[in-house]
Amino acid sequence: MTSKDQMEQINSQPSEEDSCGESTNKGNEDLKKGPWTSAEDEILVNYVDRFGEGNWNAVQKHTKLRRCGKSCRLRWINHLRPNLKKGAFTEDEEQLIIALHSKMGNRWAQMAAFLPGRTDNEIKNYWNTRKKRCQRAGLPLYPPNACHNVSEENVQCSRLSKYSYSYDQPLELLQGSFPDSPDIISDNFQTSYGASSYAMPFADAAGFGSQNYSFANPTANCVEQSTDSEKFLLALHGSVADVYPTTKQFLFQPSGSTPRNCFGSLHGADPSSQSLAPLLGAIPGSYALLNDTFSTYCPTRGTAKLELPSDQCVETDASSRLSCPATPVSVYNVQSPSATVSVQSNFVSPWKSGPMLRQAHVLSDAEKEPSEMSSITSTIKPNDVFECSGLSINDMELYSTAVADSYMESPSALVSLQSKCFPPWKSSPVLQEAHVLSSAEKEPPLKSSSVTPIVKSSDVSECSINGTELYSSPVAFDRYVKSPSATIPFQSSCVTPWKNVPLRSVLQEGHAPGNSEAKSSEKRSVTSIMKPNNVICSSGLSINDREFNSKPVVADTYVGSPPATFSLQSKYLTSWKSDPVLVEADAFDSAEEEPSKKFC
DNA sequence: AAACTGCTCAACCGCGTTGCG
DNA sequence: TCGCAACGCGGTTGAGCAGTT
Repeated sequence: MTSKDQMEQINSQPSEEDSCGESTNKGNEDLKKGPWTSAEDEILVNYVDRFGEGNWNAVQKHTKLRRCGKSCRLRWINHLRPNLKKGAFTEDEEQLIIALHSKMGNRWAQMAAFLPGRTDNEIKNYWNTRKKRCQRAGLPLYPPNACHNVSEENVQCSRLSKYSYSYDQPLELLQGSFPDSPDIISDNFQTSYGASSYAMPFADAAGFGSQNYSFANPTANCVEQSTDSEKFLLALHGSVADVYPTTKQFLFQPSGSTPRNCFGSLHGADPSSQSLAPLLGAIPGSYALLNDTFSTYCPTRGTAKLELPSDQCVETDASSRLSCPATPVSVYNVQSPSATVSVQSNFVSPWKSGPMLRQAHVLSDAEKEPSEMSSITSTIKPNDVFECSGLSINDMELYSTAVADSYMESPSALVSLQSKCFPPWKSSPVLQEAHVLSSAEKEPPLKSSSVTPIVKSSDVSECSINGTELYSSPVAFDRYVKSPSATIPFQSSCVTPWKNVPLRSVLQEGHAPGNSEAKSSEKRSVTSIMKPNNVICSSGLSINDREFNSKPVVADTYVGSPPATFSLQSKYLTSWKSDPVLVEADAFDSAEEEPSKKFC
């Protein structure tokens, strides 16, 4: 019997109860509450091994566990699932939590997406403790001069009324931006951007020293910056290297967001390296949190609704524009240095939550109308950062920043970049020029990879290196590949401290659905050159808007020599196959110095 | 040593959301 | 369109532990 069959069998069984919280108590008198025992844990782990996550209410039916589904889910998520990080928060994590909370409010689950291996419950507990401690000590939760702390009532208010903002906060903060988060992505909101900075001298019990958090928003300044990109980069670098020599780079993508490249903490990166600039400018929906410099991109899309974080004010100027970040650009079909190339840009449209790039690809395969396709025609240089702005779609203007991640034949070729947007209601493309922000940097050679993947709806993968080192949330595929020989350009974006170019990986060795070998779990592996602090995000295909879900993955094992390879294994849950599905990642042959610090 | 206090954290609870028939 | 079930999230609770009196 396949796991799918097993699950169907489970599902076919009549449900006798609701979860414990809403339980009608029909026959649930024997459900246990309270702390879990190791025996119960073992039962639950065995159940998940066999049937996979989900169907929590079925646990009780198929095991001797007398726990409600809700309790099982919580136990698994908070304690039993692999790659959970135990122990106290590190200083970095604490700072990140505070920074995230200042931007997101009490959205613990979203914050957890930025902290691999940490649960929302942990973060929530930490924050509540911190809040209590600060209140008792008379210390502000946030930097005193930020002047934007809001009461819990405001937090609630902002949550209840997405249009209820307070305006008594400094403009700098109003112009601060949200980190991209799943909820924010799904929520349409509107804000205005502006490069801003303010001093945030932390002096609280959490160990903050005096620090400056500057909120630079390249998107808002795209025109200005793009006309003088070097100035922008210099300023960026200066703020990092000159002022804060111990800067750490954080680039995040929440796990629950739509599939775009994710980045985690980058330690050991040379702050003065120009490679940072494209990163800072290139990550859609991400924000760069430097130890002392906190840069954000505010991804917005769709009609204007904004769920404010607890202490965030947003200018609600009707003229403010929606901004839409883009993901790194993939370059295809480079014909000549000056020739036109087809670039696929992961724009996120207001009418689709998934990146246009992938949707376009899929739609193209399906021979559907290119209504949601966004293409950029350009001649570009590797690592160039593009500010693609002004894709006005139905009163919503899309902004984006993109980085080319493929080396073009002539690194010195200068380009003009045009975006073509094909909204559903337009028959002709909208052309938009973009700006090249940085000079060329030659991309290291990539190892070729071959793939023959088969992925299926509801497939879930988890990444790990040597079983433990990587932390990621499941990546779900939502679409069958039509034949075993089909190729799914599953992209595992790895941002190394020495490169701002994502590694690319693809699924390999697929099996057709319905295979009798089907079992509940599979493994696939990614072979790539990795170093500690490499951050990987499995940002695979999104075919139906939002099925992909991944967290940044941090590799904390140094591979002996830079060009070495290692096996990145992902637990891959499918219903038709038991053998590992291999994923081979493109690997860089670069031999940069080893990062000096570990992040995880 | 006992009582008290504060803290941490696991677990529960209620509600909102989503998916599906 | 509606109702239901499952899931997910944020708020709350309380047990257990450590430190202090």
